[in-house]
Amino acid sequence: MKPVASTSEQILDVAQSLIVAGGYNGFSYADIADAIGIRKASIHHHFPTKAELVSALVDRYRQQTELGLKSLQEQSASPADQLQSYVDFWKACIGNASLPFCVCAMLAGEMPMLPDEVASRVRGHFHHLAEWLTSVLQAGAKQHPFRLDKRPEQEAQMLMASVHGAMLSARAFDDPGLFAVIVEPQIAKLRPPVR
Amino acid sequence: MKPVASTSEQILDVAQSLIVAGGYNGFSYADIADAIGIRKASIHHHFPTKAELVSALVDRYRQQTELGLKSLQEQSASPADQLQSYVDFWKACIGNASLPFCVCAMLAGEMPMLPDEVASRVRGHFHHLAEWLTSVLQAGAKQHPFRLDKRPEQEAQMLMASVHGAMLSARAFDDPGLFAVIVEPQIAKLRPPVR
DNA sequence: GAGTGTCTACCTACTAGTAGATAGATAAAC
DNA sequence: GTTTATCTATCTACTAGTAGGTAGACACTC
Repeated sequence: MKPVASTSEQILDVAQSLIVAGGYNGFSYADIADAIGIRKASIHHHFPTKAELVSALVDRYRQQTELGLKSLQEQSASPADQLQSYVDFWKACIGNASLPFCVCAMLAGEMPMLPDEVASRVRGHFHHLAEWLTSVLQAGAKQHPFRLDKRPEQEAQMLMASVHGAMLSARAFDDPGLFAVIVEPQIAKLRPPVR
Repeated sequence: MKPVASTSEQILDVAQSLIVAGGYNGFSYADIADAIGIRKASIHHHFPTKAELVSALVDRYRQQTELGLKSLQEQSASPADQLQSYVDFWKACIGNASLPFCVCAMLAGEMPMLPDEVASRVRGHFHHLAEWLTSVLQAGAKQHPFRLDKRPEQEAQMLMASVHGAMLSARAFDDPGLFAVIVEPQIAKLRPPVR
């Protein structure tokens, strides 16, 4: 029922799935062209250079992410539920292989050789995600559910690393369930110990 | 004073640093040839195909790693010290940029498009590292220093993910110190809470 | 003289990117 | 209301450069 995606959206869709699989150098204009049945030149019409294509892709990804995280907060669930929903999102993505790796985590690994315009956008995503997690942890500590050992900024960094590391392990061991096995106890540890 | 490295060792050295920077598709035979001042064809003499080159590279990396981890255990330090030494190794690598990312973690991100012979070796490294961490945690729990919330296998997976995620964050934020900020509290949490 | 290592010279396939043409839609000009 | 102009999206055909890989010659060593 949803309207047919425009060509440029299709290009970004395919490019995204190819990047998730193999990173910046893991795909070519020819791969995209073949996948959606157009010519390479048509892709250059929409995105003159590869750096521009990937920049647009990261921009779109960040916009979707920021919208999603904001709406999670505005659904007025508790901080604990917000965190759980974030984790559940990735659990689902990895489980059904729809988006089995964060685009920006993938690109972050290749940081040293990314075009500047792409690298700065990826860095921006990491900053935003860290801030979102910090604010959720802060809210959770102020109310009841969380007890933080460290400053919320630091706990947020630890959580983020755990999520990205868990994605990597799920991929390395070829075991989607491993993601939850790693991340769930990590957020459980934020709750005050049962005495 | 150490003997000049053989050509094939030099090739692996350069290839390793290029993989760490940009992954499997992030380097070419020409890059290696330029870096050590020989021709592409000479590299093919030592490593006929790229898949063989990277396979040899991962084999060498795994051998070094397994030797290093074993010697850590045999230096008869306490499990807590063994774990700390492991973390300190990466802290130093990232700090002085000598090896600012685990070769296998880098390649694991590209798993879906790696040649099978490479992918299976990378998976092997993850299995071995998980086993080593498990055995250290197990020893630490049997003696005094660690109190584990979960089964040692699971705690080992959590720790490994944290380390790899921390490498990624250090790179994404361009902040080598971030690695320790993330990992240190994670191993501190393994010690029994002060009561 | 059999290996070993390196070279020059080459190959085919693919890379990102460009040039120029075409077809259809839109809209203003007369 | 037809003409003229512009825009958008696509195409075919091409470029220069790079990818991984090969063939064969030359030397040096054991």
